[in-house]
Amino acid sequence: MGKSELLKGTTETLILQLLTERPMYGYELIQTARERSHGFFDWKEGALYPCLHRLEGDGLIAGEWQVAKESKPRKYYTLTQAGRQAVTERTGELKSFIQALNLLLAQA
Amino acid sequence: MGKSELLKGTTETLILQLLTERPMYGYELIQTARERSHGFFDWKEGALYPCLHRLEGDGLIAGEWQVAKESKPRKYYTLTQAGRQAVTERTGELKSFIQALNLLLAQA
DNA sequence: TTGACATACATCACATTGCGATGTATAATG
DNA sequence: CATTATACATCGCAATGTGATGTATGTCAA
Repeated sequence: MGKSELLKGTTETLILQLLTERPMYGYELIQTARERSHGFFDWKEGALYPCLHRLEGDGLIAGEWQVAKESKPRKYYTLTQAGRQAVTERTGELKSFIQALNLLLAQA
Repeated sequence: MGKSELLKGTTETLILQLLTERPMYGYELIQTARERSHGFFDWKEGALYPCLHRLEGDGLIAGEWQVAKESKPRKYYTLTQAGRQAVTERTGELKSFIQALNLLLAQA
């Protein structure tokens, strides 16, 4: 019943989408998604970090450690070439999904 | 990557939504969802029947066998009182979900 | 100074749910 | 007569989010 089941399958695509704007690190992705969605997407670390590792393993993003003096070490992720291609496909799927949902939610 | 992960969590709500129109049996729900969504929702029996049993176990729908002479026995499902209440809540969640998705998919 | 909290990474057991395979059985169709 | 559609059902498997837990540092107020 919880909405956690609804989130399944959306996290990877939304991460890719966010990374089209600029490189971001994990914690930053969590905060940005939460703010943009007015709190709806509140990714847990147990979901996000494995997700990032998966995307990196699939060659869609690349992580790079950056150590600044004022903050803790952060791992910034950037879209790869394959990643830029994947975003288009995946957001397309998501939009089809939304359209299909709307078709079934529309009162007959 | 497959869209099957996207479907997770939507099936129960969409079944309830369809049953607001009229009582339906399992096979009919599969066909109706497929037609309405232009093929996007193509529920498998291995997902649908357990889902119906779950909803019945939760007291949201009630199944009743109907044996006609021209067709095979069909199990028609009807929304219970609790079910009618649940539809509103769950479709509300789904719509919030869609809104949140659109917020993150909107190009900044 | 000390305790609490936010930041920032990570892993793991567990729960949920959809898929494919398989099974049973009847009706319709070529 | 064989194939396909109808109509129910169950089961092992795969995928993914949650909560708990761990480590470590920075910040801020009491």
